[in-house]
Amino acid sequence: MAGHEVAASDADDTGQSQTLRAQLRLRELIVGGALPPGVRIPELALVERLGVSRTPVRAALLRLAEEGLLAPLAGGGFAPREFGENDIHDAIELRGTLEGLAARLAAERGVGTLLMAQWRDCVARIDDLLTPSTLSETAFSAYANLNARFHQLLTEAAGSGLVRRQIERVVSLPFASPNAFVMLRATGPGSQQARDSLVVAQQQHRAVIEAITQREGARAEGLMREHARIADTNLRAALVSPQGRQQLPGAKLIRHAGAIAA
Amino acid sequence: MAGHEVAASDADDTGQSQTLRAQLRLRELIVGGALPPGVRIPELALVERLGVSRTPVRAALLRLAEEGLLAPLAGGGFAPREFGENDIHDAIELRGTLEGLAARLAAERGVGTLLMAQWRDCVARIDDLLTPSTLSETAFSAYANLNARFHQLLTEAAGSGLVRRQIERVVSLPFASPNAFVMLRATGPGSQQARDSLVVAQQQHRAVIEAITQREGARAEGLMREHARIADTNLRAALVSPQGRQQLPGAKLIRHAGAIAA
DNA sequence: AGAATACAGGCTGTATACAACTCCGCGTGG
DNA sequence: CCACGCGGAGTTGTATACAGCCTGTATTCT
Repeated sequence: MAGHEVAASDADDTGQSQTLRAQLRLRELIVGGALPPGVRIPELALVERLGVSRTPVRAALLRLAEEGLLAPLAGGGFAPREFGENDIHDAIELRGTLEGLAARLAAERGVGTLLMAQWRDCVARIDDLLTPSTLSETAFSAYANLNARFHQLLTEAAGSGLVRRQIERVVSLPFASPNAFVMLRATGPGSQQARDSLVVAQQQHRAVIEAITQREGARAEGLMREHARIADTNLRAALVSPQGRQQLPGAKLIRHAGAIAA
Repeated sequence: MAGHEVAASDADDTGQSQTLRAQLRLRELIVGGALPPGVRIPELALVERLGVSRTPVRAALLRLAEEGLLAPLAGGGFAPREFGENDIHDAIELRGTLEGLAARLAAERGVGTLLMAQWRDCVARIDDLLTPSTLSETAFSAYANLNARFHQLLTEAAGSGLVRRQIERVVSLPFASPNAFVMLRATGPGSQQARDSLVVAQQQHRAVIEAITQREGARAEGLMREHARIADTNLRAALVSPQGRQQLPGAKLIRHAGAIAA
């Protein structure tokens, strides 16, 4: 270790490796919009920004490039990838398709009883959460956690490492996460509609588990596909207003085509 | 495979970057079985085997790990991933699902006339190829090329960079390629059956294009899914015989569960 | 004799020095 | 006035040196 500890701004050094820290911080910088899309990121800039040397920086760049957040440039190096609204829709459709596959495989091949119990417990907790007629913001946050757990259990239920890795890869995109748009309408006047959408989603959760239990593969697949399209609905609802646009996860990476007059 | 070329320092130097060369050669070593699955690959071993320094070796390892051929180890480092027969089936199902999505998107969104013309031309060439009642081995090889082109055009027809990258990722696995098992039965007694399977595949090619032309998304999707299952059939045909097993692409990475007695 | 501990070897993670390449600006010549 | 060539700065690609960790082994104490 180089003797001098660079006094980093935040002391979240939890003993992780430099590469992992660089990777996480770099991802934050990218989705936060600190690095504008399309322009090359010089490694040295990250060296002084992240306080690590070029080697971990390079590893982080390589990883995020494989992840799809960075695009390789012609003369070498990388730049944050720019996405369009169509990419968001594609990502949601992709996730729905893959989660549909996972649900079908789980139904066709069966799921272990322990995993199934955890799954039902997860859904039961969401039920409890949705009992009150109005939801606090912390309730929405708790829903997001449980929802993430539901989807993670689904990937495990598929019983296929390949499928799991593939899904994880899609979900790593900021706007393809299962609860990417859950928090958008959590507060404000539309919160009742937001609760309703959670109720619908939860109904689909229950139906998927039922379908898998009864080994109805096609039904489970179709349900998960439709389930993903809730995100699409939420997305469209957010896109109508300019401030909704800016609240999207990774908003700075999304090229909005509104200003192009005919 | 051509034995082990130990001293390949600068024989195939085509001016590519050291990293890319290391990546390609390392992939060859892995799928060829020169590096046994499950055991750590010391970087220094690759340094002397590939003739480059640790940095490109490390980059190549990282890339192939993201690609799924290598598994990260607990204490650091990587080892060739070991696959089971279930993984092969999963990979095929995964490819079928993703190509089905691509076909559906192409049907729903429409495909440009130029791309469509190239596509029809590709299928027409396969038609010509399959005209004779018996096929030479070079004919099978030519089919493999055109088949690869067909599938590549499909990913382009989807019109989604995300879907394209996702498919490319799955296909990068040695046994998930669209024509991974085409050459297996090219020669020998089963060649007539092999030709028949190509005829069936070609019929599906035509039907997919027809469905996409008529904007029948669900039909196109179902067809591509079924199309991928041809690979599954060929796989099962190869798995019945031990020498068929060993001819599988990446055979050395596949753990065969035959020897485990009850 | 067995178990715990100290030690050694090798490995990866990290940092940095060196080289080659690319892009941009400027000048010169046609 | 435009095209072509040239130089320099900056950047990535590559190589290597150093530090820490984990593992396996041998030794010593109980």
